Amino acid sequence: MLDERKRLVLRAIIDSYVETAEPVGSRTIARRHDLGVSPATIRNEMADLEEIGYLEQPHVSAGRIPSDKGYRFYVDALMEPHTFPQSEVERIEKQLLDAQHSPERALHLAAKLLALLTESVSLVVAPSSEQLVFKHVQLVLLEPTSILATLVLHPMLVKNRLIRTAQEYSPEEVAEISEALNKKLKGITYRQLGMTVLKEIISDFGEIGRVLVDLVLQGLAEEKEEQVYATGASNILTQPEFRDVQRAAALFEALEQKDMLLNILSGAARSSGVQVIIGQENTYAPMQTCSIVTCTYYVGDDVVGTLGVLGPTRMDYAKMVAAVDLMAQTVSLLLTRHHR
Amino acid sequence: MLDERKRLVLRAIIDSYVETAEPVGSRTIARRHDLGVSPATIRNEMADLEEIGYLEQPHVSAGRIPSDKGYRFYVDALMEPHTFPQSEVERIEKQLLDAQHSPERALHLAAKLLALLTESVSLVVAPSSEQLVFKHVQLVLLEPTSILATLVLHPMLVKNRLIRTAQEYSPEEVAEISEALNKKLKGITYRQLGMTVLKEIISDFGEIGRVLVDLVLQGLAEEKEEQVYATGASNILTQPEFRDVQRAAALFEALEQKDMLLNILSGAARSSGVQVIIGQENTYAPMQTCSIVTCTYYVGDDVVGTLGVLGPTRMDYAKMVAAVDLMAQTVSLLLTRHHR
DNA sequence: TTTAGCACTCATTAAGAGAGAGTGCTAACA
DNA sequence: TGTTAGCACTCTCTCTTAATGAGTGCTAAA
Repeated sequence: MLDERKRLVLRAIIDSYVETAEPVGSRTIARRHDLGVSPATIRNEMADLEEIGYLEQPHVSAGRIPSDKGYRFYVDALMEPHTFPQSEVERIEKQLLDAQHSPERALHLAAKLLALLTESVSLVVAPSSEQLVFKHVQLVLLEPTSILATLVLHPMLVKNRLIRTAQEYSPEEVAEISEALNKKLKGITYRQLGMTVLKEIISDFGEIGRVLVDLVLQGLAEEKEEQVYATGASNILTQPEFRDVQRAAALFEALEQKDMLLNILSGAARSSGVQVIIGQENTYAPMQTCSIVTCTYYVGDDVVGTLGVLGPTRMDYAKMVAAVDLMAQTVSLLLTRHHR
Repeated sequence: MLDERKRLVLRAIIDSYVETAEPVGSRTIARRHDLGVSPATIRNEMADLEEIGYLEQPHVSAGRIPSDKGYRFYVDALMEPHTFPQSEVERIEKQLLDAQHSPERALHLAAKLLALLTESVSLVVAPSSEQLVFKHVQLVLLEPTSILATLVLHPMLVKNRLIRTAQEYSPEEVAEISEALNKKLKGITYRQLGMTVLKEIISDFGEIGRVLVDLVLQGLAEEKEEQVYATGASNILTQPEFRDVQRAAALFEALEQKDMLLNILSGAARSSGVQVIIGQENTYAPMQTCSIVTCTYYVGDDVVGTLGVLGPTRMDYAKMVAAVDLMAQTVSLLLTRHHR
């Protein structure tokens, strides 16, 4: 589409703007990247690039800045893959893989490392229990009216809850119910657990059954809140685009809308590999000055979640893509290994 | 100490400054609170209050603003207790008490409600397992080399972890170990679990014992990260004291220093009732433009944690104190009831 | 097709002039 | 003796104006 020189100019402008956050003028380009042409020639190229919609001019006597469309072209066709130094990669893998973290903790740690590595906000969607399979259900009587219920979900969640009952139970009764429940649920996914199965549980297991069903339903509803989280928000405050506190506040508020984040991230999760959502491509207004880079992660061959970073549209896309990819791979490895 | 009129003037200044964030002049006071005296008289009082150190002047031709010392006097001797409308109190209690949340979730929810109620950052220190007592230990063999370990701690935590072993175990072996462990640990606090007990576990229970001890030690180390959290940071960005992003960034960074928060909050937890730390009273520099209001919460008669709010020193102390108190009471009630 | 030259635009900065808020001090008053 | 009116003074804030300079688009020549 674009001839070679236009590509070079566009790349030079984006690289420079990403670094300095200042509109880029023709002289700057000519001086810093020697393309062997004069500023005037570059001006002509810039005018063309603006006409196609890849560049914008904040005002007539300023330099150019990339448009969302410009960034899109950069991401799709222009940027060179970023590689982290081997030592950096090893450091991260070591921190994540060596420690014997529980999966939940490991994800939190991954979010932190990603935020640190990219100096921006990291986003994680943890596996939802909806798509997980019951592996083991266990009820233990602690006291006559106090029961500990433990759910092991495949491939990676353990949940438990203390239940109080009005009725008193004996250890044998509870053990029996526990076993029966196990038979009924084993191998089913959380989502398949339709109303019929729930009703069966209620009718078969009396009070315990009722309480359990309550907990399951309520657990699913609550889960969304915890399922997605953002870390490292303070990083982004140092970016010049947030020198205006209003905008920072708006973004921070948006980051607390978990359901919106979930929508954005699970939308991106439909395709595989690293996804980039640039500025206005995002349908949520408060995010339209930001870009999001995401990637799904796996347990074995199953997609179980998404992680990514969020920053101003003026971000180092190559680095972000590399970081998100690295982290997704590492997390997948970790979870798969954990689950064997 | 202070005569009545000085107290009225100081209170008027603080109330006005808290509301408007603007230095308060003598005319404003005279006009808005009719003390029956002229601005000139108030000016004299203000000069006296400044001399004692309760007020400061940003520059010679501005009004006065309260100093930390002034706020301290206000909190200790001047402010009138704030009461929330009954409907508000009920709404909060309903949300917290009605739902069947797990204790961890309930605390998170309480943090959110507190942040919402006070429109500032809420801080929570969750119970540390260090001070909790082993109530029940349970090992279940899921697969020959995969064991689910569950720890029930009194009064309020349940932890669990999937363990992989190299050696294969039979259900009977595991059940036996589980029971033996139970005997050994029941009634001990996490903290009392000294090296001798740990060594016994390792020698008595072979590989499982080793893995368990590893998990326990590592769990304690990790815990601090999760034990304290801050919610509602975005609220504070709308405050005029953070119009300068630099300061906001510094504070946000501070909020991520979990160990510092833990120090501050557990320092305050030593006294009972609602504690107020004003500005420079805090030894941590990045917090010295902020005040913290905290209160401990209970399970039964045991202090198990602390919660509070953080905002600029220019905060509505009466309201904050009332909110923190309300929330601490409600959380205590909830946890105590949950634990019965 | 490229480039030098030039007129033009517009943000940014600095300096200066008022305006306005608020003070402290003095002297008069109750 | 405490209170108040009057007044000079200080300092921030805002508005205006002018100068600076970065950067452009266009034209014409190479």
